Amino acid sequence: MTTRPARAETPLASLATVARAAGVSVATVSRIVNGKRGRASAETVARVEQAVARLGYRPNPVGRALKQRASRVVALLAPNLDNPAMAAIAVSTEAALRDAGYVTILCDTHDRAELQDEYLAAMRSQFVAGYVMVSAVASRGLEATLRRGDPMVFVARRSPLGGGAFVGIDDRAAGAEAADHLLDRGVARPAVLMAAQNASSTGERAAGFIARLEQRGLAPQEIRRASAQGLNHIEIGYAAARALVAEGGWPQGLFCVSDLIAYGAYRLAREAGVAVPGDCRMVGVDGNAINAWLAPWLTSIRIPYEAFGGHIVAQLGQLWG
Amino acid sequence: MTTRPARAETPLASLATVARAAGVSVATVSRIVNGKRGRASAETVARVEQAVARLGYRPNPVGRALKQRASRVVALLAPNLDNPAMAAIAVSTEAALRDAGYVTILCDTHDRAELQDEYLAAMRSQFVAGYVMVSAVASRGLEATLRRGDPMVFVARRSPLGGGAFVGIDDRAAGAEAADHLLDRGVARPAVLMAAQNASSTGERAAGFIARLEQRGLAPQEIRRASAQGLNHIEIGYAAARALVAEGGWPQGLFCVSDLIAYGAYRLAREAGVAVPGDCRMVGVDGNAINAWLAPWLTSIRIPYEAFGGHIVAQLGQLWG
DNA sequence: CAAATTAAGGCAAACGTTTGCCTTGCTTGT
DNA sequence: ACAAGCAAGGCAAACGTTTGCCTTAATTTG
Repeated sequence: MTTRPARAETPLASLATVARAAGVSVATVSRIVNGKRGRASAETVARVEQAVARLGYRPNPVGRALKQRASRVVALLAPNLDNPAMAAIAVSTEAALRDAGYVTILCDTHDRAELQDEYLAAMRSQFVAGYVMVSAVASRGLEATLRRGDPMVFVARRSPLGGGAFVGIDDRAAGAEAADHLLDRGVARPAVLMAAQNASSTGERAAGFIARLEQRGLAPQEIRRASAQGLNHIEIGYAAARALVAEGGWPQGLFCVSDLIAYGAYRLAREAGVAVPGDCRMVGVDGNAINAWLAPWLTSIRIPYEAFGGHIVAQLGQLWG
Repeated sequence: MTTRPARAETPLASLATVARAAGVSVATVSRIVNGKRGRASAETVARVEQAVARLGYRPNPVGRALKQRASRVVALLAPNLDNPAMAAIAVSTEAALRDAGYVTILCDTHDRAELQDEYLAAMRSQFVAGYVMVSAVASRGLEATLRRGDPMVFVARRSPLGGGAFVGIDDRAAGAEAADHLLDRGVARPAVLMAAQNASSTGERAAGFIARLEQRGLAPQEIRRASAQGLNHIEIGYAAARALVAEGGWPQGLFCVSDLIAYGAYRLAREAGVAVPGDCRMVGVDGNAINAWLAPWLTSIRIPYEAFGGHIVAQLGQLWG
């Protein structure tokens, strides 16, 4: 083999470049690189493939997208990526999409409907192949995209407008599991901490928790709960814990609908000299990897975020099918 | 399961659509939406703008990219986004780029040169406007991209091949600051924990730390250090701490070149019943937001990641300028 | 009043693909 | 021998933009 290494200052090779080098037309090159069989002689195929290799040709995704009105790009819309759980989802999705031959465009919606809409519109005009909506909020653009039937997978939180594919856990079951955990360890009256404006997923967890508590004999008014509002679940946890404690002191057990909320509650416990889990058991949801290192005091219901990516592309695959 | 709704109700409006609606040519519409002044009468402009509004026309970035061989997309290449520091950089970069009218393509290189190269090639054929390289590794594709002079900003770690714009902190100074902090609090012989294969940034921190220690009177052989290798800084921290302690017991003060390493070291301390900071002071670098909640025992030299995004687009702006 | 300038806007050629249709030979079947 | 079939591959029209150049008419200048 005497092929020289490709020179670095080589401008991008196009179909036309390859066609000229191989002495054929662009149509033929296009068909060959796309594996359209039976349209060219073995000799021509070999000549073209050599030219492709020598020139380092790669099909241009922009030209292709324009022609086909479809690209190998998938939009990933998520609120605040600084949440470790969101980051875990993003990582796993990006990897799975990459393995499937797609690139990921990352959009941070900050949980704001208008930003979500702007991104949806921008992504549509990029001819993205699909949308991965992590904890989507209701919005006009979302409705339009769904109505149009564009491939869309909702993650962690179901579609606020109904319909659509979904990847996530059974949040009610997670809440129930937390209830069992605390009751089984002798906590008579566990409390729950949540965010004020309920995302459906964490709301379901709280509901599942409360339902199981009632099922196991607690009266509704016995179940202590507190919430707070804000952007950040950590601060919500801190504020909600403060509200809870102000009303009835520290509970023996506390269900936090997310790990971040547990972190916030933990800070208050530390400041108050309350031992965790000695004085107050805490159960969170997410199973953040960092817990093993920084939050050994926390029992967390693990969500297999690292496996979400695979399920997401499987769902997208079905929609593309 | 999922019923698929009817497709394609609102086709995207193109220049041609608008032109037809306004009774002018596509050239005129193009010039007007691009604000080319003096090429159309006020009346025509008004008519076109009305049509644009009515049809909800948005210039198609794909057509535009193909024509201009340039897009409003910026590639963000980073190793493992599950590192909170990386996530913080990604968040701030994405926001700043968005404000500047760009969208971000996210690429997780897993610190592997061949993946970095593959992404660089894929991004080039997307006609990206620039590259943001977080902790880039040396690779052939990187060299080619630099030689070509494509706009590229290195973040956190300087270009492994020299040259290029940089956004980051003075890592030597950060290390020196950690040394001062520990010495000033009466730690006679602080130790340092780092990764085995040194990324230049953390390597610089360690070097700055050691230099300051020597400068303030410690002999080189008095300075205890340990390292470990692995993918994850947390596990590196745990392993390195174990190595350090095995050799000479727990130090009174420990500089960890990243917060994650400190988290790892902390776990060992906890397991060994060593109080932090009571028995062993720890200093990290990063200032992860989560420290205030989960790691109050840690003193961390804060890196203003949330401000990196702004600096990155400023640097890109200069390169585009 | 003729010539020159300017304003307003259309034409058409790219950019890199894909693909329906056409052409040109050559091989068959009858 | 002649039509039919097939293999191999080129032509050209899209997809949505941008932009250099052209045309027309109106206005200014000499």
